[in-house]
Amino acid sequence: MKIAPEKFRFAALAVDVPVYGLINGKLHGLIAPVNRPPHYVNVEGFLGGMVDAKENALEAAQRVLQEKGNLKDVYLEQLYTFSEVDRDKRNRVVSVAHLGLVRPDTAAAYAHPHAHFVPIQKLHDLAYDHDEIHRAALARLRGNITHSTIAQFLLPRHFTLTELQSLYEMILGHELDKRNFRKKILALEILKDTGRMQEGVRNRPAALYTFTTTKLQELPLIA
Amino acid sequence: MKIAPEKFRFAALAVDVPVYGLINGKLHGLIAPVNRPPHYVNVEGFLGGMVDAKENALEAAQRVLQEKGNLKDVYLEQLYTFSEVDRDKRNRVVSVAHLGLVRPDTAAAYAHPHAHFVPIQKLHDLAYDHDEIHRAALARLRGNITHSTIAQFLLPRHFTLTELQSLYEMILGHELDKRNFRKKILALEILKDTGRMQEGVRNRPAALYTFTTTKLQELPLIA
DNA sequence: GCAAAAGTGTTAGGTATACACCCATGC
DNA sequence: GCATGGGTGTATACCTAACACTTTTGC
Repeated sequence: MKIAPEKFRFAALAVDVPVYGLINGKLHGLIAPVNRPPHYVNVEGFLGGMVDAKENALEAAQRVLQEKGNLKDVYLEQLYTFSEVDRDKRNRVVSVAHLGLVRPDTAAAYAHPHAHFVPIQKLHDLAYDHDEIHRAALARLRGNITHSTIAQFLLPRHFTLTELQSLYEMILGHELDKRNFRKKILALEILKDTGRMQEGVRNRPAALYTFTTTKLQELPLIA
Repeated sequence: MKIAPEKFRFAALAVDVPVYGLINGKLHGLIAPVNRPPHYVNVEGFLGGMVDAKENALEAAQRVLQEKGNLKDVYLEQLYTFSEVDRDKRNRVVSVAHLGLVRPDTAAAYAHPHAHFVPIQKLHDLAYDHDEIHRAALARLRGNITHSTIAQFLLPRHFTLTELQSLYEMILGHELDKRNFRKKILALEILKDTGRMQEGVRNRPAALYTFTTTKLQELPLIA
């Protein structure tokens, strides 16, 4: 395979990866300083980078997270391709954005000199078109959480039903009824009781659950 | 804005556009011969082409349909970006696939020397990764038809409830109850009775309906 | 009058919602 | 013993699904 003729290769192909994770029970997004004078200084953005000649977009996203964020085992799915001519004021760069989700242990262990997790409400005025990417990512998350087991990629391996419900509430943006939520989610048989209990809490310890599957699973409809 | 450094511009950026339309009440996809020796000869594929330096992917898709299919006023939405390294055996080409839908009048008027509409069941063994694009497009259509008014882009301006139901059945792949379907779809208030009737049919003429909106509208859930 | 598709309601079962109190633990 | 969050059931309203016959037209 050879490269395409010059006249078709005006654009650089990139990936941008909005990564979200729970920190102290709140949704955060991972951003890092962007420094590309003269257009982008004193500004932050999601992790991103160029796609290599020998990898597809998903592989590029994995590599970028590894290289620029020291992150492994991140759940990734393709989100949307941003191709506005001037989305990067320096050059024509087309970006295949991927949604990334990390579990709290990964997120907490994450200590990069530059990149850091910021509460999603504070993610604005980002570099390039990353505000738009952020909106698209949250919309995707909202759509997925009611139709799949995507929550499993944001929660620790063992979690309480209250933690799960709280995640749903944060993503959906409204409160849910505790009894109804439990009835519905348990009826789906996607969770199993580990038999273990919370420890070291100063109230009645909650039962710890885990997802029965490690893969993303489509669901009829929750919440 | 200048172009990116050479080392990042190894890939060509393309669009591929699976276009679907109703012909004689059946779903068809639009394909044309592909002739790119030595890898792609005697094979067909969806319309596609390169993205220009001064347009975004959606604009490229519109232009490609205009130039290669003489098609205007096609409903388009971004589908998925296909970036496998060897998806095009000649060169590295990354393609932003877009789903296209045309109304029967547009589809019927369409008479290109090469491109032609083929029943969706017969769309296989296409060039490049177009079989995969076809599957992704149908899956998207299936997901959208129950959550939006996307059916409006496949039907004539005036249509009968039976035609609408039949479209739902073809896309969902199973039959629906006539009375229940009518109740639900009318309750959504997305249709209005035009007051006109079918003419020239040799059975009781059906009432003609039209969508109240010309834009895509999200719905709670149909069928 | 016959063939073909249009149009129309009711019932039963299941699902969604609203709602409040007792329980186990740490301090 | 008190503060904190965990855990549980019922009654009602709503929605879904199943189902068959009469009507209008062209020929």
